[in-house]
Amino acid sequence: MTPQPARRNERSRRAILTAALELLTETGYADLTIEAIAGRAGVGKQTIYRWWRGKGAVILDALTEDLPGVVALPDTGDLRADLRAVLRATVAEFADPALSATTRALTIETLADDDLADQVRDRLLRPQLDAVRTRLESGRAAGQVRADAPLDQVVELLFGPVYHRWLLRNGPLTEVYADGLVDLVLAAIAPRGRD
Amino acid sequence: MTPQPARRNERSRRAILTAALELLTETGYADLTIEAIAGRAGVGKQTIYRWWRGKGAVILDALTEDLPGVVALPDTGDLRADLRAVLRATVAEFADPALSATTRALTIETLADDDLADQVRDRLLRPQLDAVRTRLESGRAAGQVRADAPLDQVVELLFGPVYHRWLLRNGPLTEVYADGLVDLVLAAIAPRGRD
DNA sequence: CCGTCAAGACGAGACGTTGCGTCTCGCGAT
DNA sequence: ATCGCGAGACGCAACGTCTCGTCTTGACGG
Repeated sequence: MTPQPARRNERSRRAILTAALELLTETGYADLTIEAIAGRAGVGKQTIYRWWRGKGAVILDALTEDLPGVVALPDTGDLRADLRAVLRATVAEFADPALSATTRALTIETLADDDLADQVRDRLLRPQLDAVRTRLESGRAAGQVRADAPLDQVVELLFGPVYHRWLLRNGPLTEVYADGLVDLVLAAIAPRGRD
Repeated sequence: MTPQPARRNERSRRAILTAALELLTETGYADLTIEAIAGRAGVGKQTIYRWWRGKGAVILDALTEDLPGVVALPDTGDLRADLRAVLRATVAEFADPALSATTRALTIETLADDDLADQVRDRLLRPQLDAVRTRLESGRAAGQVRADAPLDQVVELLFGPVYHRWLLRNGPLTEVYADGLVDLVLAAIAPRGRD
């Protein structure tokens, strides 16, 4: 009944994941069907349904496997510079048509499938958010962040507006924007009376 | 070829909009089809296709017509209290299952249709964002907001994290959360050396 | 070791189902 | 007389399940 992972064909698995990403960037989400993925990968439909719950799960696996995933987060001691680096990278990711297409597809699937939403959050987003949170903690230890700042909310304060602007197409996603956002957030959590 | 709005049947129009909202809250987005809407509304499919481009356009019209739309924004002179009121209302909207279902559906359609995305932004979101921006300007005039604060970004700083948390299911959407968010943002834009 | 053999994953694609978007009817209202 | 209307038939596309025959793999016996 349930398939045995030991007997899984690695070649087919890879072909399916890359076919999904290729189709997504070439023809967009509207034309991304299971049958198209199977055709491009040279694979039977059943082979996809045997190992994945649907398009969304395939995309998620493809992303976690083929892409860097977490934007690397440096700790140079300069909190502002480090946050600018990560925000600039995030903004660039959303501005890039190819990456944006996969994000868009995954977001749609996520909105229609609660289980998938949990997996995307835990496997794709949480690591990134936690990394930033860790950097903020180190900044707090260095006295660059107010001691009582709610760091989880601060992380959302950094990324939330980027998602918001991307989702609503409410303005350009540029480095200038990213830098300004970091400045605003740092002002919110600066120690008393400092900038 | 193009239909004549003058001869449009108002009864059918209303039936379609309410049917769409009812189905959305009763059975969810996955089961929301044009045929289901037509059936529930007692209307031919062609009557829907004659006046709307698809599901998304119907939902948008239903929302702009049937719902309060813009959360009223008071100006009591107390900026913190006013922002808390509007953020609490927004958070409550996203936490409500029925309203959240329509927002989810519209977001999905929006991600797959650029024209619809522009309309949703301009007709549904912009008025709300502009209202908050206006309130911030009045607060700035009253000396409660730093003079050089980029108000458009500040508005996104308020709403972005709410969307982010809703989209990622990254935590509870409560009044406590809304209040904390307002405090953080106010700290970011407070005049020099004040809280 | 190595040959045999059953289990099961594989590519291919047929199948019934569903919803799509278009169309063609009379009907009725303007 | 025009044209939007309810109703629903139509062909199409993709769904998810299924059934083939083939190929791979791992276990067992000589």
